[in-house]
Amino acid sequence: MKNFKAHILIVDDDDRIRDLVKEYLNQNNYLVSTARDSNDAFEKTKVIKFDLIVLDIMMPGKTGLEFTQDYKKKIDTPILLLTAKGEPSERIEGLEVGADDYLTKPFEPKELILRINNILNKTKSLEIKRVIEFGNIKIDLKKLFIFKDDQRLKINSTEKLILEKMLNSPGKIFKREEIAGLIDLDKERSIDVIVTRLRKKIEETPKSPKYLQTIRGEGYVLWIE
Amino acid sequence: MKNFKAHILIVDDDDRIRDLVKEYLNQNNYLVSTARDSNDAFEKTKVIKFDLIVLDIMMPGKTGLEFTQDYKKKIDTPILLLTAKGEPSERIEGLEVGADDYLTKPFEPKELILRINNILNKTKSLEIKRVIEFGNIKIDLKKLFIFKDDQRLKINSTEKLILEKMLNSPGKIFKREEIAGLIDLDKERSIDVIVTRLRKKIEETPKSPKYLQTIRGEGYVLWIE
DNA sequence: GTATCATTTGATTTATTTTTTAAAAAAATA
DNA sequence: TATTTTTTTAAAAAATAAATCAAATGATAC
Repeated sequence: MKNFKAHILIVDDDDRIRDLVKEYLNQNNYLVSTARDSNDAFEKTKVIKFDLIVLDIMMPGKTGLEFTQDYKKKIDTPILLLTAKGEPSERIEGLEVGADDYLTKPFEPKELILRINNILNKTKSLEIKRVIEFGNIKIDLKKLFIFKDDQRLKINSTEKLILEKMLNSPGKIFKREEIAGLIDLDKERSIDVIVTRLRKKIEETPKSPKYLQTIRGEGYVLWIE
Repeated sequence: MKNFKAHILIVDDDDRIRDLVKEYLNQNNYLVSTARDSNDAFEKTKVIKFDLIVLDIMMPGKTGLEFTQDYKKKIDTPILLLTAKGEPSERIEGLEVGADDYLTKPFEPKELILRINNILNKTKSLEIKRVIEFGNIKIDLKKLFIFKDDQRLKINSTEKLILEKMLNSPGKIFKREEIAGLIDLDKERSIDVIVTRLRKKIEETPKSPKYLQTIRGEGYVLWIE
């Protein structure tokens, strides 16, 4: 619960703003991905289930409004629009196409955080929905299930701790001791056994894992997407 | 639920604005009461449970911010603040003291309605259906019967409370304490026994439950499909 | 006041999870 | 290719949590 981060997608064509916002959100304990336009954003949302999308209205290609309108028809990830002008008409339009909130540029970073927390709190009934999707796997850390194809597999408490940790830092190599510390296991082979068990649940072919891989002599790493 | 109107309290010291907003909200099928200052508002909230309070920040006496801060400590009726200035600092302050949203004056009436709907949609407690069917089970919480195959089984009051709660959030894991708190049971085996009893009623094979499942170390979850 | 139904409780059984073991497989190294 | 090291995995054993049962107690209705 403690160390799960909400995953936010920032979509803006201005590199400077994107990096600034990313940096700031990182500092505030969010996991951040970025996209430079609607197409890019759309590709990313196919792979990852974000908790929130922050979207600039003015973008080359499909605008933020258009993206919102299309996207919201299919998925209801909350969307926060960034509008350049403070005009009511544009704000209204944003809400009408389905955005959950908007923020007028320029804004203070602090206000962005407040808005984001506000949305996340409301839309997830005070809890972040902890659902991660990659490949044909869906992991729901709240409901403690892994959906693979059409199976629903239970996640037990040890598995949850490990997944939580690894999902929070995809691509990071976790040494055995690190995983062991997490769950108070230090018995040599125990970790291996849990990893095997997890692989059976999240991998299509557990013998040659795609996501939860071994780094020989180092530990394990979880690759999503 | 068709003819239920949300009851909104408008708090503003400007008669003109109060009446305008009231008129507009009336047209949009809201039930509206008004108050001219924080004291007045506070008195009214003692008597009526509003669905939403729309509050001007600038008021003689206690300001909207102060009202919000005090009020939110006790009751969590949603509050929408009206700010005269568009300055980020004031907007931030509003959210920090607990307001659910703010709107910068001047605003278009239409935008107010959107904002209000937005808040109400998010906060309104979903009214649960009184008759739920899933699999070959039908649960009638009004008549207090469970129909399984061609049996008609009684639901007692404890069972009703639990079913009501769980049916309202299918897929959510309820911790034992949560269930216990609901019905003031906290004795060691009591929950288990009730769960066993419920399973006998709603499950085809109570020993390997399909709907009312155990999440070891966590609690219970009800899956309906 | 008795009958009926609901709840509590401890003892016991059952089920699930975790750890250990050990052998096989895979990878690295000589 | 042979040897060593590390990882994988199945299966057994141990630990822990939950389910069940039955008897006792309590509550409510008639």
